[in-house]
Amino acid sequence: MDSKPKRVMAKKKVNIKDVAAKAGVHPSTVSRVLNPDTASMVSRPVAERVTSIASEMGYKRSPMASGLRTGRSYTVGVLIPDLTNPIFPPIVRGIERSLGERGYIAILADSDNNKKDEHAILDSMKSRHVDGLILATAHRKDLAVNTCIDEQIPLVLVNRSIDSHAVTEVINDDEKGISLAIEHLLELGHRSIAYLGGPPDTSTGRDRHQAFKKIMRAHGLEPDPELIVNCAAFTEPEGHLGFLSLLKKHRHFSAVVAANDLLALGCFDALQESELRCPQDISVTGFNDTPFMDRLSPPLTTVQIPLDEMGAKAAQLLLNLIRDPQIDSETIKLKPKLVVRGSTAKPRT
Amino acid sequence: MDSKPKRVMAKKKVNIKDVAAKAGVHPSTVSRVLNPDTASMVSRPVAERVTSIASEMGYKRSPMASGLRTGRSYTVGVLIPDLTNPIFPPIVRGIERSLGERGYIAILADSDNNKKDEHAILDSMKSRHVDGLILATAHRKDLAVNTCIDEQIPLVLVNRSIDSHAVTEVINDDEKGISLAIEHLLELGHRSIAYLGGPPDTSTGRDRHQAFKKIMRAHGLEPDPELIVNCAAFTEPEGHLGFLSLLKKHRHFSAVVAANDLLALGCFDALQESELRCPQDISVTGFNDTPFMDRLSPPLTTVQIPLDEMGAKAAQLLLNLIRDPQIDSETIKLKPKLVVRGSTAKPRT
DNA sequence: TTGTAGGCGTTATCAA
DNA sequence: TTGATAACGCCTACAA
Repeated sequence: MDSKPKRVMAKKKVNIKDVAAKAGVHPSTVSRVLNPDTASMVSRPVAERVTSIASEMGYKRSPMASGLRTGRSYTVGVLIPDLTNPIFPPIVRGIERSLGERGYIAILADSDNNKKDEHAILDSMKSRHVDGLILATAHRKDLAVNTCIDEQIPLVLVNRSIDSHAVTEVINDDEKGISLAIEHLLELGHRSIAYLGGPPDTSTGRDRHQAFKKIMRAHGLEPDPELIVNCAAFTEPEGHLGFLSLLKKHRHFSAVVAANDLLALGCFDALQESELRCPQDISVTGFNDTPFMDRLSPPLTTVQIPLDEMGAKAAQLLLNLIRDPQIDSETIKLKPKLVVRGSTAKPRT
Repeated sequence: MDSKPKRVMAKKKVNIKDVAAKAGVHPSTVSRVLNPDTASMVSRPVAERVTSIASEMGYKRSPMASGLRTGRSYTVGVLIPDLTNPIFPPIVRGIERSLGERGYIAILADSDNNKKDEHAILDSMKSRHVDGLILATAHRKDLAVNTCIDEQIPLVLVNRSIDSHAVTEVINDDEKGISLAIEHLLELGHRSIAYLGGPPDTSTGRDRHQAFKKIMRAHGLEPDPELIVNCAAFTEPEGHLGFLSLLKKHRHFSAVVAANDLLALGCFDALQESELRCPQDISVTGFNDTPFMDRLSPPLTTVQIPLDEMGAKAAQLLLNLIRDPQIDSETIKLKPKLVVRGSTAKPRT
């Protein structure tokens, strides 16, 4: 009469009380046993019995309940500007692997490059009590990032940094990357090298641009402003437009350093349209080495970035930060390398 | 004296009690106002006042607390076999967009094609009280899926189905896709067409294989078992091996239908190695139309699948299922279309 | 070393 | 229509 009929065998969720009852101890004891930080407080035999009974009963701690009590969720928010941009899947993968190893899980969202959505998403994540945040969306001056700093929520930036560097960041060594590209072209004999950059309000846009000028000068070549174009976005159409505007200036350059692979693709489009051949007429280098760049026609010479590692490292730093929020912020720069393929060759004599 | 000094202005989280106090009502009233299902129970003027005060104070309901009470988390688990496989980012994006519109959020995990990890991840998601699950990892007979069914957790499968079709599934119409590829090749004049398939323990592997045989017969061509090879995985190396094994049989086929784009890429590798040209010597078709397939050399003729839509639809069905678990399961098949590019041409005469 | 009691923020249920 | 109360499952001072 007091056993309600269930449709299926409804394995009732076992909670901490059930375990305590079966083990003949108080729920708080069970709690202590199962919590690594407090496990030492309880005697060896009791601890062992509780542990074995708990696993035997299939007990799982309820993160919601414990989170409500402790303010922790063992959950991390990951915000990406656009998951279909091929640099992000490897980063996300690295993040997840690293997080999973320590019992954390990722809430993933895609801001679609939209600042308004971004705030809404961050609010939603915060209201879910994420223990920390990994953002790949940062601009050089970024309100959302500053808000998180004010709120003292553990935070790590990947791929892009902010000007103040007031946060932990895991980024690429862009100066090194650009120098690899330029030096490769110089070795091939190029002297008139154009630069197709990204949006100046992102660190990757700005840093690569600065690096281009700096490295050129270091090699005794004064960069010609007419041979530098910064695109409004890191996309193929923008690269296309940017390259056309370079061409329009009627300059005789023999090579282009593009600030990412998609911009380089845009160059390919524009070259074809202009009946120029790559690499015979103009050499092109990319940046990132996203998937399939080795299969283009011609295969793209590009700067390879350890994306997986970038994600993994970011997750790791975030977990440290969650453990100890007092840790100083640092900017980690990963080393890129050059992958030489078919889109670069000696210039026409 | 009773105001503790805080390092920074610590915007104390405002909770339902604060709102109630300021509005001069009981917390339950606030709860009712803010909950769409119960909002009708409260009088218009009170509701309006509460609403405005709540938003003015920046009140956000705590999903953890409300989840603890209601058993809901407004969170959905999404399990993907490998995020770096280019078909998944668009699917995930579709899922997230659809989820976000209804206040849900996705916990994403990557099983890395590993059944053991998969179980651990699912446990972790369940312990976080996800309200439902979207799985892209299903095999035709899938223990993990069956477990979820037993546990009566709302569940939707994407991209792949299970043999019993006992669950809601959003998949591609593979028979249609394969028929588009075959008919295109037939129109070009091919008669001897090989098939390079995927693992038979996945629905996509099996269905496309069956479809190949069926459609060939429907056109009066008995499929030659020697011209059919099923690969162990949907990967480029497997496609490479598979194609070589087709070649080894010394059959004179003029075209290959590959069961996905990565297998088709493997064909390209093997063709090059064998000094055969595509499409002059052998035409190749792919499946999925993942990014950059239009930029290969030659650009790949392939079957295009609405991946975004697949994800969005799955999320939508899952939310319906969460709302009403009694809804019957259904299998939704999305219509693919053929994208003709440079990897297919008339056979040599 | 273990038990007790109170509360994290909400909402379901019952009473008014 | 609104208010009071208890409970969701867990953790943590504090007491024993």
